[in-house]
Amino acid sequence: MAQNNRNKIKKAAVEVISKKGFFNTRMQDIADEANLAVGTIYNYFSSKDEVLSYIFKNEMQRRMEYMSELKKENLKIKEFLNKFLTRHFSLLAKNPHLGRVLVREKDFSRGEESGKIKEHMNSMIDMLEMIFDIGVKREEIKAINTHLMAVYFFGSMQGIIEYALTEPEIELLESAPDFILARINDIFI
Amino acid sequence: MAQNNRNKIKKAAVEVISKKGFFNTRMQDIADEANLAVGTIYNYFSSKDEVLSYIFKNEMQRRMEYMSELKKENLKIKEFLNKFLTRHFSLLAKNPHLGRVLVREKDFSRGEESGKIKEHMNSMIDMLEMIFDIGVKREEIKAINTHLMAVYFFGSMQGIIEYALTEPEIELLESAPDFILARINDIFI
Amino acid sequence: MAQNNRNKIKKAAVEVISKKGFFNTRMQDIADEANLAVGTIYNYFSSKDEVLSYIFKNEMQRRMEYMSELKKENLKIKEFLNKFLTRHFSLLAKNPHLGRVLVREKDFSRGEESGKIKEHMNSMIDMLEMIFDIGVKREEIKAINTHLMAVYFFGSMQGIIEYALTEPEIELLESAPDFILARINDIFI
Amino acid sequence: MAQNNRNKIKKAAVEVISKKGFFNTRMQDIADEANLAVGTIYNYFSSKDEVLSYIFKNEMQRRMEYMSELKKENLKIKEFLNKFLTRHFSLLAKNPHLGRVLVREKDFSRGEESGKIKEHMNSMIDMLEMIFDIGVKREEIKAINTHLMAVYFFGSMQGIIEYALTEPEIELLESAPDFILARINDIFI
DNA sequence: GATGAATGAGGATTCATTCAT
DNA sequence: GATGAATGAATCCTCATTCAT
Repeated sequence: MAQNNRNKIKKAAVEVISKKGFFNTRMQDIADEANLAVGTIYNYFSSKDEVLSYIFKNEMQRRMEYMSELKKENLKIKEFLNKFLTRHFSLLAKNPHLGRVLVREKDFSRGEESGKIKEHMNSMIDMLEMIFDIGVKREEIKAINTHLMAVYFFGSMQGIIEYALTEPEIELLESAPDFILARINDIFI
Repeated sequence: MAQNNRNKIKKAAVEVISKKGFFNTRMQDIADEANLAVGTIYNYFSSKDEVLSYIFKNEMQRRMEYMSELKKENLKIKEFLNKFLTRHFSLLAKNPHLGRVLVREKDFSRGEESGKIKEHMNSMIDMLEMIFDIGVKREEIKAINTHLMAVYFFGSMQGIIEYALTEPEIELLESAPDFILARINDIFI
Repeated sequence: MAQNNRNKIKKAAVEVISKKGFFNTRMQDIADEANLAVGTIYNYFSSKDEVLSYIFKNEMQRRMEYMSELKKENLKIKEFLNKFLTRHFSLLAKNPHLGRVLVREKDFSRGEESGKIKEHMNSMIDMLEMIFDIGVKREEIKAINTHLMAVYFFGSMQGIIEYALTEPEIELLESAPDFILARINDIFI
Repeated sequence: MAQNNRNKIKKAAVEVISKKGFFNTRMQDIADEANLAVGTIYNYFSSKDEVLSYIFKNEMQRRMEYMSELKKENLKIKEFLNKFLTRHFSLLAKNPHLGRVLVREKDFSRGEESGKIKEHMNSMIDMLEMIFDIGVKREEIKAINTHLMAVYFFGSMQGIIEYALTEPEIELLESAPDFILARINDIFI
């Protein structure tokens, strides 16, 4: 129930933050969008910053969970990345508001919550690095710098998403997974 | 002389915005850093937004100019990209404050000036696309989607810069150019 | 039963108001201390102000009743004052929280209830004045300004209590009755 | 000049706080009374609490300075107290707003500034204690508990002021000095 | 051209009170 | 009678911008 309300607020927040940016969004805007009183938001979140932080936490967790599940399937790394990219991009194509928030508002920079967002993002990069490491160990992937590879891979994803959703040129999201995989094809043995 | 003062202010702004983020930076902070009075800034910039916008305009212009010069040298595309990447990353390694601002503050989103920043960034992507197009025409590059390629290329650059400067792991910037080029080696004929 | 709950709430209110001051105490704080829900408080009190008002009303009434009883004993005025002071100070020494509230929160000033508190306090001053008047009539006390005397007497009591409980130097409360009586010894014939 | 503005704000604050109480006074009220913008107050005070704290600091300092001067005159203690009381009460009779604030708002209780106010008040009690100590040493005063005496003396002053200004019965302030001195006449040798 | 005090609109947050369960 | 989630008015404080000196 409480979880329910948190998600209702999260959804409203994504909607308005996507349009106006985090700093230009007032708590009143979020409340209006959620059909709630401002005070009610504070029954579920301790601050405006925490609302944003929760969006990242929640979404990154979903992706981490999906990756964890994929890992259990013991796929080839290439297949793993393909599935992950396809899903990630198609989710964002369906929910561009969310995508815009995830790529543009990670740096709102202030106090604690800002650091948490960075951690959520980095945990995805760490996960990717781990995947590449597995690939190297399994001799599916050449002996590259997997740390830099993860940063590079994540950066190219984010870059395409940002451009696609901001211009917007949403159809880019469809061709993106294949394109990205083709680009890194050289690392596979 | 006026140009001189604009740059003095720009430099101060980069310094403080890098540390606190644009929205958490007050005009007073910039004035303090520049050893000027707040009022003085308004003799050179019409608003806080314009200060940020100018940072992007100025820096993107320098890069565009550098690319224009490179173009005259009639290099192979691969060499062109190599030179550009090397210079861009080494400049940012020397001025990490600037780098942080360029990758993190592009989306402050409000009114006119926000749009201008997007344009400055996109003009770089357009330039890259043009370079890839030339490569295709010259048959140095395969017949790929050059638009997506430019977005991808730019995104991966930004991703590495952001990570490298934010963590920070500045040494990543050194290996980045070679790494990026190796990754896209497949597009060259 | 209802009276029971009112006193439970009163006790909790005294506890928290003593520590944080009336304006910094939230109804939630009182509810927590009383192990009740906020809503429940409103079944017994019409407002936050009324809670405070009740504390004064209740405590002042007790003291008035004690004085009324003492009056029936037909003691010498000096003895009367001695008994009253001893009791008042010893009660507060045992319940410093209450003392702090009684001396510090009388002036929260707003609307009706504020006026009521003033009345409760003044009724004690009036009672004291009446006592002094009786003393004068009985020729136990010189012909002084009994009104000013009552104000003076009450003020010195409050001053010592406030200092003793706030510093705190609770042991002051023990020597206070004798000290006060010694000070006004001159008024007795 | 800055000092000037601080005092302008102080005066306005005394006026409105006297009428509505500190917690019911908004910064806007003070600004209106001072014919200034709210923001301007914050150029001179860091917070609402500091405004109140300054009132106490400033007024207590004046009284301390007056007492220091009196001390140089090397008067008999009785004469000293007489002069001090007369001046203090007459100042408050002329500026009842100030008096009301000084006796009623000392306990607003929050964080740092609250503690400072207590210190300002206690410094006056300490000064009085020192005076009584001198009296004892000079054998003008009997060997009483000078600490308790100072607390008692201060309390009775405050009590009369509060009653006189709150009722109001301002004429009480006129007879108060003589009355108080008569009451403590017994301590003089 | 430089200054920095004054301005006041704007927004996050709090909390007494209500009322459906 | 008890509960506690929902409400939204109220208020402190910030800070971009102006303008008289």
